[in-house]
Amino acid sequence: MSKKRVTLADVARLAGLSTSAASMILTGRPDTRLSPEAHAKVHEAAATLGYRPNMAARALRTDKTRTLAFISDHIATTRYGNGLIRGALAASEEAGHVLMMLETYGDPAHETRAIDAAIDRQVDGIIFAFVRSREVFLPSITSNVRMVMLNGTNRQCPIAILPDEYQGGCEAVSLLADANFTDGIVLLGHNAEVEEGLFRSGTILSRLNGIRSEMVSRGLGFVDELSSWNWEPENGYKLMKKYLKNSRPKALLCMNDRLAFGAYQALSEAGLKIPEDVSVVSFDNDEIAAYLRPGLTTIGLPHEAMGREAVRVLLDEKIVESETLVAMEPMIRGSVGGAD
Amino acid sequence: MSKKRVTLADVARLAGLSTSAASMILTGRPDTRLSPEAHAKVHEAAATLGYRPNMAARALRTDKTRTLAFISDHIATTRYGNGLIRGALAASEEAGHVLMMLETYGDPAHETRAIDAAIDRQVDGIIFAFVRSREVFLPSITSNVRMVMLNGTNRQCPIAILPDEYQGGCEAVSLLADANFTDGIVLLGHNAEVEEGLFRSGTILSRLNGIRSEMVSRGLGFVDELSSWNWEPENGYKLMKKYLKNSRPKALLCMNDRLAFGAYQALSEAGLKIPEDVSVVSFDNDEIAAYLRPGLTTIGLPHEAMGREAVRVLLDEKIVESETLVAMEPMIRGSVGGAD
DNA sequence: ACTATTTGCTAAAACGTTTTACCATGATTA
DNA sequence: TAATCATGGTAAAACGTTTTAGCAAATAGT
Repeated sequence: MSKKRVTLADVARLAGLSTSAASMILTGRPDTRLSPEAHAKVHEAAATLGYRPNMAARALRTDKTRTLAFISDHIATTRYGNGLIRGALAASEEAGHVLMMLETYGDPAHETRAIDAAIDRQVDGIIFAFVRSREVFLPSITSNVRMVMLNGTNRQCPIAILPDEYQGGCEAVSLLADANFTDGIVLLGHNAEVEEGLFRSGTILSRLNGIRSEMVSRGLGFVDELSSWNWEPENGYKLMKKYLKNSRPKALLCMNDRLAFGAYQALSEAGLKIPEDVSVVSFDNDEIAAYLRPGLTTIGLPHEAMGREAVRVLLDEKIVESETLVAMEPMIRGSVGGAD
Repeated sequence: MSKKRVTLADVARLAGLSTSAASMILTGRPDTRLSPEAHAKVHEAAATLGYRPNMAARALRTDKTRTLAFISDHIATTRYGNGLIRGALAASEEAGHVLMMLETYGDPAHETRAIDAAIDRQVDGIIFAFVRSREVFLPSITSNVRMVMLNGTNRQCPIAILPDEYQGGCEAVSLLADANFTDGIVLLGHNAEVEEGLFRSGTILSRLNGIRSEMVSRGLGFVDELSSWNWEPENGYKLMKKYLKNSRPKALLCMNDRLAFGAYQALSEAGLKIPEDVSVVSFDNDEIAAYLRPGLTTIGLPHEAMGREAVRVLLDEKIVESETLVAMEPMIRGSVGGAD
């Protein structure tokens, strides 16, 4: 039953050469002086035997496994940042690498275990990925394995990939401005005065800065700003429900899609049509955004591109320090109409 | 800079013993005759040096990597079946294993590449996971690595984990029956006559069989059955929109949550309240189910449990053939009221 | 015609474990 | 007293590669 693995020695024997020769030929070493015939024989032998190199043995010798670790807090086990995995997976496959998934649940004990597990297995590099970009803790790492932070930053690790939230903020405002909205714009999810002094993560701050600076440079202002600490559908629904009792906004700029999702329901219950009565623009490009009717126009987090970028940077040994900002992608759907 | 890895030989040297002794002690071999002092010395040495075994070397010798491959068609890169990963990840961690993710996009070329990549890396087992359970193709595998099919079946692989769709179908009907619905129940997504002879996957057939047999044994019947090949929100919306022009159902049994999602919107636009006017029950426990207002009562696919079960079975070498049916889990939310 | 150089290849060490076989030494038994 | 056995350990082989150093034959240089 148990097929004996075919080894390099088998190939060499069949080809009538030494294992050294076989090794050099199969790994495609450049400056070797083996004859064309030798090459042919070895390749043929390898093909007929169906030879596959034993990566454990190779790893032992070369310290390279063509395996990367993807250590995330909540990425693999929730739907957030699924695109990160998609991108990372695709890019590693293209690079002939394989991804090892480890989840830490944001828990330090799990983090150390995950890191140990990865390093024990001699991974060529580690991607640390986080649901919400932020400055992040990490257990100190003794090994000098390559690392990149995906959607997060950490001073121990000088390579980071982040979404360009500032640019995203600008884009969102531009969308409304270009649709000729000049007033009646409500910001849903943040109020500058109310939240004075409260800490928002760096990435959210960038998003807000982008929004506010673009508003100013377009000569616009919000008619109202509705504050909410949590950006869940529930909050969007309640805030809008209450707000609609006395006001009729023309456009909603929602801090994320989940708030927008809640707002949709409140608007619908108030008999308001999107986009005829109210336009809505938002952030993240959550999966729900496409399901809503009409489709939600939103400035998408470029998760897939970020995932790809992470492995690209990780594999490029020349890069030793860099902070990459990946552009956010406006997803134009049906929720923004034109102002009168 | 580059810290030299601390090796077993270092530990042995510090402990004043041979590597053989150190190895035996650290791997916790049972029937060795090394003294308690030897044990103590080795453990201490290992601790002070921070020794971590080189798994490549160990794998080379023992052919065990404590690594499993999770090869899926679209699981890792979409939000479907995220629970499968969650369960598999948790279970492998508990078992001291690590998961290697590979995605095939349902494409045979990717499948062979993924399988090769996994086997090259000497994984201890492979989980093949699929978004929709079905009989599934696989490139023939020469290696005699352990395999399990997760949410799918294949004759080459006699171990499979599947959701108990039949039982799920029964549960859904029971939910309505127990709420005293006796008539006005509409089935959304399937019509026995219209779809006569059309092929649905085995798992969907089981779901339908469960539904229909429980209906019969409860003495119930559907007042209407609305056929739709694709079960997307769009379809649910359109079907219900049209149906509501002439009819007023009391309860909706939706074939999945996405249909239900569409139906919600149609009901809302028709001014019907859930659950006061219409009760809704559905299948899958998609993430949207919890977001809807009111929360959607649905018979959940037990993805997490299935994922756990997959690694449990994979790691239990005694099991050589088995088909596990994992019970579906009714998620009671607010969408089912009581019949008058 | 002898010494260098190139050509084409191989032997053997090394990577870090696990495991088998064996070796002292002292205690027990016959 | 000699043979046996238990005790506590070690030496060395093996796993399958990669890589360094080197060897013999052929070619080139003087």
